[in-house]
Amino acid sequence: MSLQDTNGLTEAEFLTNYDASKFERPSVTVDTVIFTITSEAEVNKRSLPDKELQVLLVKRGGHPYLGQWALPGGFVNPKEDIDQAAVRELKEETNLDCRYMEQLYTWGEVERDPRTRVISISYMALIDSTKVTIEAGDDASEAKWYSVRDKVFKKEKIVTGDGFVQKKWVLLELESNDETLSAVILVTKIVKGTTIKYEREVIERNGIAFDHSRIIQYSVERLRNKLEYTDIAFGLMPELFTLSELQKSYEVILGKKLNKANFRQKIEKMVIGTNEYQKGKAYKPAELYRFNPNWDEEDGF
Amino acid sequence: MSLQDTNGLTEAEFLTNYDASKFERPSVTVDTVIFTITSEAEVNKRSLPDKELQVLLVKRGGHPYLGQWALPGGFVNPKEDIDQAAVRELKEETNLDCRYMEQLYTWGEVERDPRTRVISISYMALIDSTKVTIEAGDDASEAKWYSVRDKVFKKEKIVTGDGFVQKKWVLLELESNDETLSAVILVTKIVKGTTIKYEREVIERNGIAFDHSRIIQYSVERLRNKLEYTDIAFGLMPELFTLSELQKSYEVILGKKLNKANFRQKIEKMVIGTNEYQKGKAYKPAELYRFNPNWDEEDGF
DNA sequence: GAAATAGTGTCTCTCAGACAATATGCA
DNA sequence: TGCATATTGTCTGAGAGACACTATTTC
Repeated sequence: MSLQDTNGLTEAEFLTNYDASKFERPSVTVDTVIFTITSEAEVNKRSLPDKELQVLLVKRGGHPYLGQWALPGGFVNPKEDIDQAAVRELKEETNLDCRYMEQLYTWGEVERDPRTRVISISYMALIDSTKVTIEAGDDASEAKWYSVRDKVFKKEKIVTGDGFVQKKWVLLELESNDETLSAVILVTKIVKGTTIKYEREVIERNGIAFDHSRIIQYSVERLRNKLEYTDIAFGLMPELFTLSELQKSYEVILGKKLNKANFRQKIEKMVIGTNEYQKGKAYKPAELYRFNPNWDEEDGF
Repeated sequence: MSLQDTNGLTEAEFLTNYDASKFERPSVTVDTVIFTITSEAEVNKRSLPDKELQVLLVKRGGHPYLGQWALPGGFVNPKEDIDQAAVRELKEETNLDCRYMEQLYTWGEVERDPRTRVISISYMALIDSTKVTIEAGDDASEAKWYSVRDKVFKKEKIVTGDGFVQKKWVLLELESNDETLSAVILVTKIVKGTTIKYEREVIERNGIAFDHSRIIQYSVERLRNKLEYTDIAFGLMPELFTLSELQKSYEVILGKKLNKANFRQKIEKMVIGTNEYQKGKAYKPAELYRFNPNWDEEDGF
């Protein structure tokens, strides 16, 4: 690896010249995992197009990890709230307003950035799937959508005297037209007496910069969990959609097939029928629905 | 208000002399909401003592908010992980190891600290209730446990064209032997189309420094939610406990009575009987239980 | 009619919540 | 014996999941 940046420095040279000692305070960045769900181009009129969960990444134009792909993000401005910073970055990268945004987690290990101490506040944002054809904004050197696959390929549970250690290896694969990135993330749960601890570390990295692969993996888990008990999915849907489209979106995020009748029962109160119907399909046209904004989460607020 | 600090400055003087301009990066602190559940002193042998949820606060020895009470916390060291910083602060303040610790949320509004820009990463820690008689560590000028009461006293829901705005006013009361602190926190949920947003602001403050009252209130909500689907409660229990004690702990956190039979059904698999029994009570002695560390959260990990 | 998807009815199993009944140790 | 708590049994209704069935459109 001897890629050079615009100053002609290699990564090693860059790092030895980087002076972090003049700073007492850590740097703080905001990094956003931007999800959308795309429909593949319509193959024909006789079958439903497949859907995919996608995440937006930007190519790094400087050291470190030059040429690799990272989450869009940047430093928090002294005069802006961290939420504002996340919204601003999103705007700069995608030129879109998002439908849902939520703070995820703050990552603060000393060595997670090779330049200097960087604490990163991560956000998850969801974008309406019908609007993502729009080009990325002007800020990013290069931005691209990657399809997300997240698969547990090994599990382990070791029972100790007063508890257990559970490990889970996750293969994260991100795929675009011409490139596949990947990472292996080890998630560990340690139970000792009544003490519980979680860890999440990147143990293999292939084209994904920094520790961003574990942030994406964490985000996918959060999205899955929230799918089950909130209306978060509608942040990914266009205004009008069929129930089959909604179900496909659920399936693609959860990574499993769902039963049609049960699914419809479950989301019945969250949607409103419009009495309008699909057109131009070679099968029974489906009714178009919209989100019911008066749906009350049963958590009681 | 013209309290003076050790330099003889009032709050106003202190603030006008405070030079924040020399710093480009925000300060980063870690603040921890430390909970425990205490038993009141035993009143008699014929009835169960009441339990209370308590939070540890420290008295501020300098400006701003001189003399008011704040969450224990401090600046993140350049050479330590943020999790380590939280553990270190906890140790310095309480001299105790905690049984459970979890990152809560990161608060980053520009004006939340009058001195300068401070981003605060909040944690929640749970302490074994039988060990809290121990004095606070040497770091804190003064530390004290406060009983927590958290009550929604007003609700409002306004339906708009394409959604609604829901507001909830929470009175947070913190009570020690000789003092009662309080705050009113306004929690807002804005649903507009498919866009959902939450806000949480302090609209009245009485003895609680900074925005720490909303952090405590947020923490109480998180604790309540997690109580329902995790084993988090055991972080507050001693090693051996009766099922009634456990139930009382749940009740005091949730703020409502639970049905005994149903409660036992629910937590059946999370505990192990020891075949040992309480002594010295004027009623049927209860069996002592311990946490079952092999209980599998049904989330499948 | 065949293919493909839309949409519905119903059964079972589990779990949360309500209620009731019995057991036990000590003043 | 009576009080206060411990402990167990059972009923009901809601919801998740499995399965099977009918309906509608175009080719």
